[in-house]
Amino acid sequence: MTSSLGYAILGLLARGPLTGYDLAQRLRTPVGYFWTARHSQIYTELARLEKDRLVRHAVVPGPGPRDNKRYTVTARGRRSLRDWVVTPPASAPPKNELLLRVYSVWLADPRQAREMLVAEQAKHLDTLGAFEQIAARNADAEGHPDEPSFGDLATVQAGVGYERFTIAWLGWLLDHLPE
Amino acid sequence: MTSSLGYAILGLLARGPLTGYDLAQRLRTPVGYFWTARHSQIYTELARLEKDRLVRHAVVPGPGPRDNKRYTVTARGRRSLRDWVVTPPASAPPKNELLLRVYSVWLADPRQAREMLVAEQAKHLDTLGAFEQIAARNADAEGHPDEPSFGDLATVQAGVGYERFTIAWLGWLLDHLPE
DNA sequence: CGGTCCATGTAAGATGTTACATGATTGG
DNA sequence: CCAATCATGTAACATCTTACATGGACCG
Repeated sequence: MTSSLGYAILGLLARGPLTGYDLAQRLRTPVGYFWTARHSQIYTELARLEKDRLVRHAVVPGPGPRDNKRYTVTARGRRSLRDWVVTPPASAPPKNELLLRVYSVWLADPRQAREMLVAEQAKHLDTLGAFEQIAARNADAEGHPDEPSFGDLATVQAGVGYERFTIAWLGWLLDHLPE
Repeated sequence: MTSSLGYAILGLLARGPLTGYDLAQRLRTPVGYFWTARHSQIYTELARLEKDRLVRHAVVPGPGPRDNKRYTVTARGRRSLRDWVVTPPASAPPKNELLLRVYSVWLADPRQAREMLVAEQAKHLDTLGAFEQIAARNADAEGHPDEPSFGDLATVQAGVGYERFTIAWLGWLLDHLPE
């Protein structure tokens, strides 16, 4: 019954207790590189997870006007996550706006198309640089597949590979467009 | 105001007239590799596009019980698509269930994790084979960036690259998990 | 004293999925 | 004769985004 977002939250809480606000930040970086959600969705999902007894919270006084809710995974939640991790992922419907544009690039003005694709390549080069730095910082997790940082390293390795392939593909495309 | 799905439909109709049913098929294959939609969404989107005068339909008697609606792009629709193709894509929130699982793979049973990842790699190897065949069939579009088949070739090249990178990354992962 | 960060929530709307509804033709 | 294909549409539901709402602490 738990949604993917629910497992994203459980995956973060399995590494340590967090508030809804903390979760929202991590669902921008670093989990945001492969799964995102807004705070509005996170708070409602936390309520659902708590109803199912997969997480629980303790109220701690915070600096702001309202108390913080510090969430932790329950044993049940950890078991549920552990089981889900090894289930085959449902192939989600791919959505790629860049590919959708390239599918119709044949009828575009080549000069404008090149401009857009060059800008896109620059963005991916930036992201690649950022990912490579993160990968370097996490390199020592390589021999420890039973520690949380291995999850960080493995996913950022995917990011590095993805950016490299995208940059190369955009290079191929630019080589084949006139001007 | 037009949605990405709207441009997916325009991109298909720019290659020739199609019915809603035809569109639904192509939004499974080949456009389905980077953008999908169900027929229920397509019919409502076609109505919206027609209201905005980006497409128009002619009723032709079909083999089934109800008449077919043969849709074509209007000049306005073609212009709209042409402009959209070269606009920078809004970076969509990434959603990758496999990466979400790998982020928590450190707490899974390594044997079960390996099993899932090997199965995943096999799926991607299959897809790669299929993409490579399509790429070979479309190879002659390489020198014709102003023809529709160039869009087919460019997008399938992206598919080939993506599958190769994913297979390599899964190989790296399997090399680092015990057993 | 104005903006950003911390911190949690609700509500309205857009988007997308699943299910319901109909019915003729073709191939095994 | 049964299943799949052709062919179009509506309705209910789930999911996700954007906007609304509140308010203290801290920095410049």
